Amino acid sequence: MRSTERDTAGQVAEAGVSAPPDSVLGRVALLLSAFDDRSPRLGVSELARRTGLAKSTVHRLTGEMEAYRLLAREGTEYRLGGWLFELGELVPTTRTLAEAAQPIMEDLREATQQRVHLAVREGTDVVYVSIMGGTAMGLMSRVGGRLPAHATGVGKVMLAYSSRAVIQEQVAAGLPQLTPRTIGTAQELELELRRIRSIGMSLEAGESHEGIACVAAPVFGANRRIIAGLSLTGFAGKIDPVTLGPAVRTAAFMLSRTLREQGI
Amino acid sequence: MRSTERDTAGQVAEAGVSAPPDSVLGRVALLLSAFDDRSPRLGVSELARRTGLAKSTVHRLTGEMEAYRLLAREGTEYRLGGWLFELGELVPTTRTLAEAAQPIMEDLREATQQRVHLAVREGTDVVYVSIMGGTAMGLMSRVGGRLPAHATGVGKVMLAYSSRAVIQEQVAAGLPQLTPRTIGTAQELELELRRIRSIGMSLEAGESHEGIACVAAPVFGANRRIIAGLSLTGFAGKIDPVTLGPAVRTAAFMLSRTLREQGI
DNA sequence: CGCATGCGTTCCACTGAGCGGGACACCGCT
DNA sequence: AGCGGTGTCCCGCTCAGTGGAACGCATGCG
Repeated sequence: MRSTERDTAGQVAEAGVSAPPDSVLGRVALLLSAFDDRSPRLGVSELARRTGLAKSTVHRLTGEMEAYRLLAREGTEYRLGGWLFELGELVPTTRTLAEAAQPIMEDLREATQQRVHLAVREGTDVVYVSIMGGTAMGLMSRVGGRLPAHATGVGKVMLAYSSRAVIQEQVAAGLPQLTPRTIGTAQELELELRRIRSIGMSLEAGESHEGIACVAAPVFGANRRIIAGLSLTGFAGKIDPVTLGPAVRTAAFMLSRTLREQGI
Repeated sequence: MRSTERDTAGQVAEAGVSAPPDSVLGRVALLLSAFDDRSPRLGVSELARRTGLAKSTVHRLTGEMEAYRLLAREGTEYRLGGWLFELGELVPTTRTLAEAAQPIMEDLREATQQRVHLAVREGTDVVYVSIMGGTAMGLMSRVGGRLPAHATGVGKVMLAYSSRAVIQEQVAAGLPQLTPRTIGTAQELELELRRIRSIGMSLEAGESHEGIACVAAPVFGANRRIIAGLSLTGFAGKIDPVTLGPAVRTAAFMLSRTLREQGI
């Protein structure tokens, strides 16, 4: 699964200038996005290679970034710095959402013995905000990881309760195929979203990763607008919508109510 | 407690240039550090006021930062952006540490019915990496929050097993008094650390916040070096070291072994 | 109703921050 | 010794970036 997760470099490339980002901020962003799951520690030369920046530029920038704890040195290499973790925890909604969801997710995991996912939408991707249920079932989703919304259970259920503009944006992004079963056309998506609205949850089987299935339900905020998606995920054989569906839906309702009470 | 937590603005100010940070990165850092717990959303003028930058500069920078999802717009205000959360989850050790600790912390909370803290050291502060046990007992520690190491249970226990250089650095930072009971002199600290080493855990009562007590134990990594601190925290009357001490120590040992097995 | 005060936005001329080519010292290999 | 790799440093050219000032638009107050 890891291999199909979008890395942030791709995100940044999408976000704007790609080849030579002619601004300091662009270069800094490029440097930050050079780090990922598989390469958490990088040297100056490697960073220069990945970003296309001059080695001297990288050297100076990394030095300055270290001063602000955006990066940290370990020997002669750099890793992402502690300030990023602290800032990440200050990002509104994600933190409060994860906190409010924690007990509910624990109960849901306990009751179903499946992996529980909480995700929000960021543009055309979903971002996992909290995950419960060990890494026993292999690499897989990661907190902070991204996946195209139309290819995941949580993503589809969030799209189903989103505005038309959001769905059009999703279609415009091209509906990339993660597996042969990924939804590929606007018509298919439209149909699927209608089906989801009619049953109040979304099902997914092998649309994001071969052999993995998922049941997801929508989480609403104070204003009745969709905020997040809650899902149970596991190997295709283990996920039975008939038994698990009501469980996720109940948990999602409970979370929605909690959020409403807290004014989130 | 919130009021005594060091905000990141202070951190940045410490880190280097304070008045006019004559570099783009400095200005960006200044903008990011303008956001905190209490003011998660800020407008251009307010940002200009807090940072001392020209309004036009803030306007342009925030626009660019939005493009990289370092900030996000909500109406006419800005909040910290989703990319920061994603980057924060990529910071090495914190994420892996929190993941490995999750089940152990859950059990510890269940067994003791107290708030469980996992923290690492960053410079002379501790940073909370994971917290379990609702917000029922009022505002308090926050994931991603910082506190001077010498004033907290987790901090003291980490110092007790750190190198002499680290302790000297701590003393050099001035041992700020959070409460009348906070350790204030190098001698006191030296004595306390020796006591901690002799019993394998640290106790704290009202040294960081009035009326709050805490029992903490050290967490070691693969190389037998101190990595984190694990603690139980609650109202002074509720924390009995005799019964809770063995629990935290056991949990900390278990976590250390888990980390060792995973090569962290 | 004007007037005042706040907001976000835009324009633009000056200038020094920041870029990167290139040179350097230092490894560990062969 | 020679080589290919690393991290570090210097320095002259240039344009990205700065901030003062002016703008249009909401508020709210007298």
